[in-house]
Amino acid sequence: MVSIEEVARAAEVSAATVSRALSGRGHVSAATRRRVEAVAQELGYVPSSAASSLASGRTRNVGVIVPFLDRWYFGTVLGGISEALMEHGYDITLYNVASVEATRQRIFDSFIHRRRVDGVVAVGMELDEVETATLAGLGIPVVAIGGPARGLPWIAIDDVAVARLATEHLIALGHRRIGHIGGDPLFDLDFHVPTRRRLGYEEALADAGIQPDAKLVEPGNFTIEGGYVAAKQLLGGPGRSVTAIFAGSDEMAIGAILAARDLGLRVPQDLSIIGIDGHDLGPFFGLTTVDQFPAAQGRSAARVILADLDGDATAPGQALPYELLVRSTTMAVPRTPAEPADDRGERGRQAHRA
Amino acid sequence: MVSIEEVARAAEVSAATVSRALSGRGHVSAATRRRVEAVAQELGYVPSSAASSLASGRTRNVGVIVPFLDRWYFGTVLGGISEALMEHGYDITLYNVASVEATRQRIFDSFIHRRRVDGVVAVGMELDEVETATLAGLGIPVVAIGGPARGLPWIAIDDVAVARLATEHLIALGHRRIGHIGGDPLFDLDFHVPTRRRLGYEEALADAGIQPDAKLVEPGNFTIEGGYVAAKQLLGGPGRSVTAIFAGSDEMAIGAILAARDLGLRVPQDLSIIGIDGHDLGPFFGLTTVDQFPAAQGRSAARVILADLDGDATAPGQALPYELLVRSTTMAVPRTPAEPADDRGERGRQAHRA
DNA sequence: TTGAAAGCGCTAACAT
DNA sequence: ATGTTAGCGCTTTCAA
Repeated sequence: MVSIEEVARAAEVSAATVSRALSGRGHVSAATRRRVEAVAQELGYVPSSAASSLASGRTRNVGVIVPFLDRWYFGTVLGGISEALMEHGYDITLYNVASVEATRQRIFDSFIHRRRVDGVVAVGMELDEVETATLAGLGIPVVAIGGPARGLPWIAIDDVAVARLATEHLIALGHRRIGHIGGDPLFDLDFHVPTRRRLGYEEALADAGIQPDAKLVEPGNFTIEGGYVAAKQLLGGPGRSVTAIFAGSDEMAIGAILAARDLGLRVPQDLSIIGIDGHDLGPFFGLTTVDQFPAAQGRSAARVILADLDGDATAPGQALPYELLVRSTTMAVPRTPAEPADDRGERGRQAHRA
Repeated sequence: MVSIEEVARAAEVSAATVSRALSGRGHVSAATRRRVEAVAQELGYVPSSAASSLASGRTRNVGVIVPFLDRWYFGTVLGGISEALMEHGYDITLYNVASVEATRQRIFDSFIHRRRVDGVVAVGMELDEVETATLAGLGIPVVAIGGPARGLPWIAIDDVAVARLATEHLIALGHRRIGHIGGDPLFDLDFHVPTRRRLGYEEALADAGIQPDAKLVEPGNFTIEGGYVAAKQLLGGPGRSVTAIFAGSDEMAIGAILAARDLGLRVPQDLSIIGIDGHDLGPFFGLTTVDQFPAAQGRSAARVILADLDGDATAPGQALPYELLVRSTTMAVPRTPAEPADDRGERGRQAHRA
């Protein structure tokens, strides 16, 4: 292994100068810098990160904690984080908080290994008080995606507003019997996201003078399969028939599309469906959705960490943009003499930045 | 930050003893060990990984390189790696070789940062010679998943055999016009996996005396959407009609199912479909598939690294198990007087371990 | 602008 | 079984 000493010798300068020349910290004459760079390159010198970390206290590494690795949203967010971090020369240390409680415990204990990372981002997790305190007590930049998290800087869309927008789109198309597929109230790994989305749905209904009906709400577990089952319930029960469904995620919305097909219902003629996410598969299914730009969320989180590391104080929280994408799973409810649709002007795009 | 010195002082032993007591290396009396552990716990001592790495040369960190983060297979494999590694106290440093060439370059250069990781696993990537040499030259355990990779230890299923098995299942059910959806020959990010699967398909046909027909093979890009488009081509063209489709991945198979439905074909009555993977969504669609246990692949790779780190030499290559899972997207081709099906005994499970 | 020197916190011989 | 003693390879004052 080529050490800094060897480079110093070959370039006829001190190790300190090599360090300065290569890292960009401190002043080095242009000529010296060039010479050092050339020698380093030639010798194939690469600094030892351990030595560098030990001496400087910086690791150029940020930890990322995720609850799932095999779900589209998390993978996509992780990709965004990775991209932005890598651009700035940072590595990412991945912690998958699988389902195992012991692992989770272990990770948070292991994070006490100060100095292992320069910052941490937690994606879409409901952190308990101890965990929050652990992270906050690390003395390094921390940001939660999918927040707001109590006591931690966060980055998130306004889930209530997003759900409201989705529901209002349906209402504007004349729908009044609108079902909702959300999360399983028992399974609460995330930031109450399902609850907040349901809230937005109910608010939109209330604003339109529609009485929320608990029978029109089904849990879908944020999976395609869950959405399928939930939609069948919503569409099958006597007296529950809906003309539109607002699913809390695109994957559940896709499940609903499949369920409608199996039931012989045409989408959107017989049933309008809207989701939330901006899933890859959205265009394929023609799915109307509210895009939350997951990759951008990841990039933003990375930038918050990076900025904080550069001394730019973090805002305690930051609301992210989202955008209604009207495709072909939603349409105006058929006009009937008894019930004229009063507004169909919602077509097109509607961007929000907060 | 609590240092080893402070613990040593409080426990009235030397720093070396603390190190030995806590790491398990070297001999320490049970009494001393207990005392040191208690003190360390009480003081909240956690070793500095940088200092430890610098002194020992071990990082307790393994690098994982993946080409995608938002695809089910890769996320699942990554989860398996993460799980096994974490169990043994190793962290994972994630490198996402997105599409950007510059990033890819950067990652392989950055890996020259010896000592950053104790080992590396590359998942499902076609590595060029320079990259292979870079990894091999790291002087640390390396394993490629999805191999065989030339010049690198690998872990993989026998893609030819898997494809053969899938195709033979169809043949055993009496199908003779069997279409295949594979990869895009131009897009070759992986280990020629698509090519090897196509090979297995062709071998199986040949063995059954069926003449392979290039018109029955379509690229599907390993996505649902690609599978959909490919299936439509396969099913739509005059004179190309098939009674079964073997898709090179479950996602393409799902796309094919959707395409068949849109075409008004019943699966499996009018069209049998089989995939490869063991995808999460398989049970939902009743998809017959050859499970390749992606999470287990990740775990195996991690174990290879771990074993190598423990001094157990790695086998140059290791073939992984797979299993035919017959569900409900495949059935015997309807008997006709002219063409009797001769074997329908393939139902059930068929496990393979290599 | 550059160099000298003092660590960063730990581990691993080598002694005892 | 435990302590002593050198570093691991780099960064960073402090001087010059």
